[in-house]
Amino acid sequence: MNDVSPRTLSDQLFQQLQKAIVRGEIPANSRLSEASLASQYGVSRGPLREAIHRLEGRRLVVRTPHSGTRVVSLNHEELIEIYQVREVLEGLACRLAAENMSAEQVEHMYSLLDEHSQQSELQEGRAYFQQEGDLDFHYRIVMASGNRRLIDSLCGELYHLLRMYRYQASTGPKRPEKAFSEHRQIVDALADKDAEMAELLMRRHIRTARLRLETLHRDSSSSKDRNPPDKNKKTRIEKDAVI
Amino acid sequence: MNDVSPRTLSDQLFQQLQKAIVRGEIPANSRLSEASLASQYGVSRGPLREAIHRLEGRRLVVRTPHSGTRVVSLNHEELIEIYQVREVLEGLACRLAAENMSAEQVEHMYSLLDEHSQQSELQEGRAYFQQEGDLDFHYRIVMASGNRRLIDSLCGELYHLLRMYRYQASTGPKRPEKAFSEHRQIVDALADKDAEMAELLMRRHIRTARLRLETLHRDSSSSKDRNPPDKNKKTRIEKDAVI
DNA sequence: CATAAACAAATTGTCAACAATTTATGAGGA
DNA sequence: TCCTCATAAATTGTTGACAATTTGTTTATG
Repeated sequence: MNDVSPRTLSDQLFQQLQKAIVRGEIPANSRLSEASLASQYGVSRGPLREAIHRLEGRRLVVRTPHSGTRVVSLNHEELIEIYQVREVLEGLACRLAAENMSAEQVEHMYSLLDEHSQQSELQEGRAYFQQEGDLDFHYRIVMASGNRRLIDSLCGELYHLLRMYRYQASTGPKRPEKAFSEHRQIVDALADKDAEMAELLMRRHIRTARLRLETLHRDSSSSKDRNPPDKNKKTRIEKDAVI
Repeated sequence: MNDVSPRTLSDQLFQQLQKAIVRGEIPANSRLSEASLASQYGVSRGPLREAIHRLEGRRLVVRTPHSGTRVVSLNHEELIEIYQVREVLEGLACRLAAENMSAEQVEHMYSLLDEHSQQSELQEGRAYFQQEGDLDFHYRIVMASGNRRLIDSLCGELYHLLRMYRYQASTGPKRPEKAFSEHRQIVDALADKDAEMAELLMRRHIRTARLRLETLHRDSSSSKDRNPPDKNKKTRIEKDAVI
């Protein structure tokens, strides 16, 4: 039914590159060489450049004229800005999900919670799978909103950035447990079809993560006064910089 | 200081086309012919196609493989989805603006209100300039938010769509007056630096417009039962369809 | 007359060569 | 040793030609 493979090379390349970037297979801030990518995918530079420009429109890559294009990479301020936007967008998604979700879908969310809690018990303190689970949780709610624009914005643009920086949000004492209970509250609101409450809880859930990021950044940048004025380059958060 | 003209043809074309689309100089749903555009701008098809792909990433145009690309055009459901997103994004923008705006900026908003009220008195009932003023009002608040991602999303993507369909929101008895008083309330909240109130008022302001669109659509589609099943083509809202 | 197949025209997609710019390299001098 | 300038290499930007696909027209056929 659905065309699984687009008819043009440009579209295929866009799809593959987007997937690779969102999944983190192409790391943040890495450079995209047109020549090597073209030979790697067995195409000429024409359609490859078209795909890159489309990615640029999606803000997954940043291009510098005559110099090259790199996978987008965020400094602290940009990360905070994204969290601000994400707070209201996912709040909306959660409200719409509460209105639209079927009983089966809600039941599925509960079983998802159970899975995550088991994983959490098994690998105490180890955050990786739990973070994947966290993304899964948010992902499903966004998809259930039924708003295509919302889905595209969050899943095709913002989430890859969060995946890059996912390490940070769940640091701190007992944060995983708290986040988990917040998830449960949210699903309860979904089950009650309490749209306002669902939006409120999701916003608070994400706002908490943002505030944690902000304090974390303040502490690390005030205590140790590293980062000497590095010419024009802004300080960029390194992947897996914290734990 | 700022590079006013990008160094590559591709970037220049993207900028010009985006401006033309956002301003409505290239009407919605119109087809972009590569050959004619290329000769019009005096460039080859290469960089033009790159610009078009970037516009596609921005969702200002829709491309159909081997067929062509058209300026994006929305049906009712898509318009509603945009209003849902816009409600929360502008709510956020208004909250941030309340936190960040200087006294001078707030004063400027008040003088903007005065201008609009005078125009409103002069051309009673005539909506065009007032709608421009409405866009101007929202535009300034978004810019004052200081969140670049928010600014890009709203000003570079959503607003052009609203401009296309701006006729609709202000129909109805005494709607302009009500909208104007809502604007004043919002500016008052900005002056008080009451961020929560500012967000609340802006969200309600936009939600009102959305609900009006929905009832308007329900009425027009239920009373007259036109639009017979037109094969695969969804019903698209024509520009200036209503008044 | 309507419909369908076959052909022709126009448009988009892809490629490889060439031009322009940036980045790397190295020689020369203070 | 460090800096500057000139040169070479590598990379990106642009173009025109060619291939593939869609669209429009004509013609044959029921």
